[in-house]
Amino acid sequence: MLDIKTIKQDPEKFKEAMKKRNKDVNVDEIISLDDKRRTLLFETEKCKAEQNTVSKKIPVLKKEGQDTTAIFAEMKELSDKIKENDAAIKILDEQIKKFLLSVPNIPLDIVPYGKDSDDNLELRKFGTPPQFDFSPLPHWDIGKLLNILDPERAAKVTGSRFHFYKGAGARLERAVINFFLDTHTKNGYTEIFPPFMVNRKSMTGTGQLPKFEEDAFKLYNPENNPENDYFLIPTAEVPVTNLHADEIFSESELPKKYCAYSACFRSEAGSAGRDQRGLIRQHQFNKVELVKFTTPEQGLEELEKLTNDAERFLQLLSLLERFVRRCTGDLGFSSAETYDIEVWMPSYNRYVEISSCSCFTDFQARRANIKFKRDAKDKARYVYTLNGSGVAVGRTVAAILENYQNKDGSVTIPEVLRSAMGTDKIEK
RNA sequence: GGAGAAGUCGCCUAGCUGGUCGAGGGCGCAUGAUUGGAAAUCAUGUAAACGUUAACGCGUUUCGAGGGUUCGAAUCCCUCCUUCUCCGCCA
Repeated sequence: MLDIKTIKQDPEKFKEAMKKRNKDVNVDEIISLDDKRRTLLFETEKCKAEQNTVSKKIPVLKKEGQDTTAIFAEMKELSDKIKENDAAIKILDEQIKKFLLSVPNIPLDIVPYGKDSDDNLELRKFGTPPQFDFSPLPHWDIGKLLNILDPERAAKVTGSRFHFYKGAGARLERAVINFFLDTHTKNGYTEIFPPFMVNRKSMTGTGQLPKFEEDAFKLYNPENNPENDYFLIPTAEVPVTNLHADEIFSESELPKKYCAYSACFRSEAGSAGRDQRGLIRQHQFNKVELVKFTTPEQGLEELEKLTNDAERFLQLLSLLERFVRRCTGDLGFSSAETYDIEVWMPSYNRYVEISSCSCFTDFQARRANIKFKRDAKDKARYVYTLNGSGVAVGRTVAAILENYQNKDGSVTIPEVLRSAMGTDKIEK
């Protein structure tokens, strides 16, 4: 959420930023709503001040035995006016809040202008493409051949875009999760195992709601009223960022660094027909997420570090990767700046996103009300929140299967995973 | 799921026969005094948001959340949320 003040201060700059995102926003309307609200609020506060002053005098007057009938009649009128105004202000508040919650974050100046992911800026590459003296198979064929992935039975049991992992496949998924978490905790991230369901407030806090409700899986919560339905988390970012909602850090606690494994659930609304086979686009997938809370000064440097912490895995797994900066048109709703790490997928003959690392500036912090103080006397300021995948597990497994496949149909296990796998090869 | 109790300023707690209560006390924290330094002691201060002001300050709101009664609500009424205790069920 943006501060209405920053919008009002320089509406043209705000309009420009929205244009870069290909968003059309009615700025004049929101400014006029806010002006109305301010006028009414000022007037009502004066009324309340009077009400308070008179109310304080009443017990004194009563003690003196004076007649208060006339005053009560007068105050009744004032009270009615206050109630009326309060109701009007509430409606304006709701309209303004609804508007602000639907406005995306302002991209940082460093973010290049672009329409969509084709305009993302490649910053660097690592590794060399694997050389095959045979025609490599896509990972879903490898999974079938080795009997380690079973989407057909998952379709029977649940539906499309779900998978059973079996045997060495299941073990590989688990080994990758542990490898990621172990590495992050060694690098100073505190491990979190979060709830996989969250409430509406949390989904709003990180920016998934109110605009993208159709992307989430919603659950009826029988113990609550209908207003408080649960949502399956689309990423651990949601519970872990909201872990500190409505809290105030002291500056010495920052940056605060967390890593969390979770299953992630996405409806993939609007991507019918895309990446239908394999592990790339599932309704349920595993991910290890990194989340940081920082001061505004630390934000950008911590994003670099976070990205390095994610990127390291691709190097440890000797996978070919590409590092890009997302353009304005491809930037997520809450993000001010995003790096994507992409891994080479031989079957697709292109790079596939395996991690997305973003700085949200104070956008999420405003929504979730997360602040810090520089010292005991300082006023509370909003933190910056950052997060990034460290990294997507299913896509890592897919990349390993494809990049490490052998002519005989077996898959070599990357060095760093061998002890966890108890083998150096998956064979038929 | 059944029965009961409770949610107050970072923490603990007073207030709950409606009015000088945005709220007393203790702990914690900050500043100062004392000390060679510390502990202890003493003094002063101690939330957030919004508005207003050059600033000191002043105003409004917030006693789990929302609504109601009233001239006026932490205090009365209703709904919801959360926590605790006992019983039942359960990985």
